[in-house]
Amino acid sequence: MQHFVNVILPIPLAKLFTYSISEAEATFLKPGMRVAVPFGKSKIYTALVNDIHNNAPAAYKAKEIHQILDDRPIVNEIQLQHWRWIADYYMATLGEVFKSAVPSAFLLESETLILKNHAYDVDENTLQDDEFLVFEALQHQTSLKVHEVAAIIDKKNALPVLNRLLEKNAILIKEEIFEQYRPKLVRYVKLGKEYLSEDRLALLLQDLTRAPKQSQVVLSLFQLQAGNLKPIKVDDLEKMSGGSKAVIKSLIKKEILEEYFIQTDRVNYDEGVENISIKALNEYQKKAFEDISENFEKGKVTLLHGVTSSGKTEVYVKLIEQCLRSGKQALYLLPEIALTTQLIVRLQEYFGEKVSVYHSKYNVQERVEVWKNVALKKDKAQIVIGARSALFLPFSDLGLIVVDEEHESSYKQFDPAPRYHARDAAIVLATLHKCNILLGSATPSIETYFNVQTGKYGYAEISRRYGDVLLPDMELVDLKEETRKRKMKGHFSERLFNEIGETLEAGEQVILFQNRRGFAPVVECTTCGHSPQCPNCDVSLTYHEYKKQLRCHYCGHHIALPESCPACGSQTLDTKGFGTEQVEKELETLFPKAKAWRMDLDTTRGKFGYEKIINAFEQQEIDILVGTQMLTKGLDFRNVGLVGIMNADTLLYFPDYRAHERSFQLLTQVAGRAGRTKKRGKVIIQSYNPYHQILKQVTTSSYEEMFKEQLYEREQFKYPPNNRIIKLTFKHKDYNKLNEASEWFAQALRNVFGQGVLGPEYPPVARIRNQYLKNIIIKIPKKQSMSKTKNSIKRISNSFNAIAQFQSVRIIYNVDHI
DNA sequence: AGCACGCCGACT
DNA sequence: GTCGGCGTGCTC
Repeated sequence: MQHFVNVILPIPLAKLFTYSISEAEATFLKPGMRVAVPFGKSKIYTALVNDIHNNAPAAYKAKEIHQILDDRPIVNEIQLQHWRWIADYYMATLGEVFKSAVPSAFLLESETLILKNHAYDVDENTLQDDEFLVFEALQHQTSLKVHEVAAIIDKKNALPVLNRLLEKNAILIKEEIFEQYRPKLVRYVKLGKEYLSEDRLALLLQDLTRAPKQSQVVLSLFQLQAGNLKPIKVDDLEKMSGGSKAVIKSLIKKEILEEYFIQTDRVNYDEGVENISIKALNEYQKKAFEDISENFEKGKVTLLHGVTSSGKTEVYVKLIEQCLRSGKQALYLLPEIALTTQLIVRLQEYFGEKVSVYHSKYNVQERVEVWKNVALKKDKAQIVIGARSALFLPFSDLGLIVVDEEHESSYKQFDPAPRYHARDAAIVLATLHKCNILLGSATPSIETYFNVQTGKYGYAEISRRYGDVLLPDMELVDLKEETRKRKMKGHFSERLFNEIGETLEAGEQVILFQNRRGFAPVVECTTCGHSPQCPNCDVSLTYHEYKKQLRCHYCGHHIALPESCPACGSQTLDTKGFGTEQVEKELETLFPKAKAWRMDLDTTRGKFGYEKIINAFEQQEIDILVGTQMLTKGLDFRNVGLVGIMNADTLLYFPDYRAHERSFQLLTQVAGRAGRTKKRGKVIIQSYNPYHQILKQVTTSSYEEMFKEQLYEREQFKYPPNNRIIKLTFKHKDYNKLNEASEWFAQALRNVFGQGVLGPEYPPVARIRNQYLKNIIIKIPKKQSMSKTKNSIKRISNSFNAIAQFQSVRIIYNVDHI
């Protein structure tokens, strides 16, 4: 009988691929194991086994697999089900889910290596110039990669040359797979076998009298060994003895010392952390905890709605503790930006070694380790705290999922498919595991709160701040009025300026919030009004002070700041609008004694960029912190007396049906940074439109009112939660073709869905990286089936692709687009 | 998505 | 004449 596997390849193709396998392989392989398979002319890819069967494909001859990469599945059955749901719901392929779900170190790809053909003597005279260059290079190097060959002969495409060399039998070609994951090895030493007896040792020390350094090293080794039975690290020995690497090396060479390696985990946390016993909950937290437990018993997804700094984390901790006691795993999801060391340390204080962290700033190797620890259900990964991708870890026995800051829109994956919402995908995962799931927020999303109102989700609430600290005192400042009265100092109103002064005087810290989104510092010529544009995208370049550069946020294109206007030549270029940099600069002149610092994408690069700033602020080395959205999440500072919002309008008038909801959330969260200890904090919101409903609702903390109003508006305009939306983005470099294609598609959609189809319309930035963009939005009423709708879209898409001229137009599907 | 194949204009 | 540009079609 013949045997076959269907595998998932990490490419955006909506089907599985079938390979033939031997009988032995068929019994060995299990779904979820990786195999390396040949794909296309020469490449080898990593694929994942989906199923094993005996049905020979009729239309083609299946290739054989190249090799098996695992001895046990790296992905379990629950995960595969979860993947299928994500692929289906978010209109992505299984391959795309595979690719984004596993650490990239699992996805080996082959690389073509070029070797010299030793079995054949080539007459060098028969080689052309470029062929000879490659041949020559192979005399010195055992192998070359294709791109290295391209560099040697200085051509973009090296393949013709390689083909000719291959014909002349001068070279050989080999496909090599590189294992990206290497276990981390630590070097240890012990005394050589020869010297284990007492007398040999005495002799040795005698021998070494003329080598004091070496003798010192050996003596130090004894000292270290005397202390405990643990193996001795080379590093420790070096430090202890004061000997150099060279000394140890020569001892190893003389076989007096013997070196060996032990595999170790990269991800280790400071062992010094004391296990702090879990704090008792106050009466409000306790009530919330009980309500949650009650809902969990009914199997309900539950929302914990707690005002800022009400101590939601303690409730989570209690729930996690309960989950651990039942021996199950717990997953704590956070938006990327809220994953701070502050929080991680806090959890480690409670749960010590049982906490693992998983997010994008961790490198591939570290991620593989967490993955393996979760798969083996190790103690040290019983609790995982991570960003949205932590959903994909190979949990086998999940007891609890916490989705903190549930309302955060960054839970929705945006760029590469699958464009999933981590909160919703987590709910599905919880169903698959039959485990509890808690959503937490101070400002729940309209969707979630709606589900609470309709009884679909359970609800628990904490309406008091921890320690009964009052919510901050919020004040609106009318920028129009201030400007008219000429009371503005740069971007600071008199009120804000005075408050900052007083706060600093009182020895407290200040946080200033400047939302940069859609309001970046643009350079403009005051003579002709021209502002430099990106050549590849339809946006103005933004000015970056620290490098005196103009940059494009979309494609990364950058130029030096021109001296004069590129359009009219006059030297009257000026910066318009303001970002965090400018606020920081103004502070220097307004408050020369205060130390101001900036926290945004530019200053938080690198693994610890973020932590450095937060630590400095915590240690009160910084008086004023100016920042973007990053400031809103998960930070807990003790000494902040004042929060200033530089300009609330940029948030409110964002062209998006969620702008109001988001403004409410963002402003409430930023305001929550003020006054977290005994003293009541102060918040000043500057706006040109202080009578705006949302601003009023923020200052009076009227979540309910905001919810009702927003729900009404969403209903009027057929937006979620009662309706669902799917956004289609069309992408092509040819403007006219894009228009034709998107119009065709929209018409086809309208024939099926009628009024529910909006567009096609250009997005605010209509061209990115030389590709034009156009959007169609489909609104799906509650009574209309989501899966039928998607099937119709797919049918239309198939007809669309059958039209030759449209084939090159890319379509991006975004289900539940935010 | 890659990547090969194939056809056409711009240079050695 | 080749080089490399991009459009087209396929991948078990």
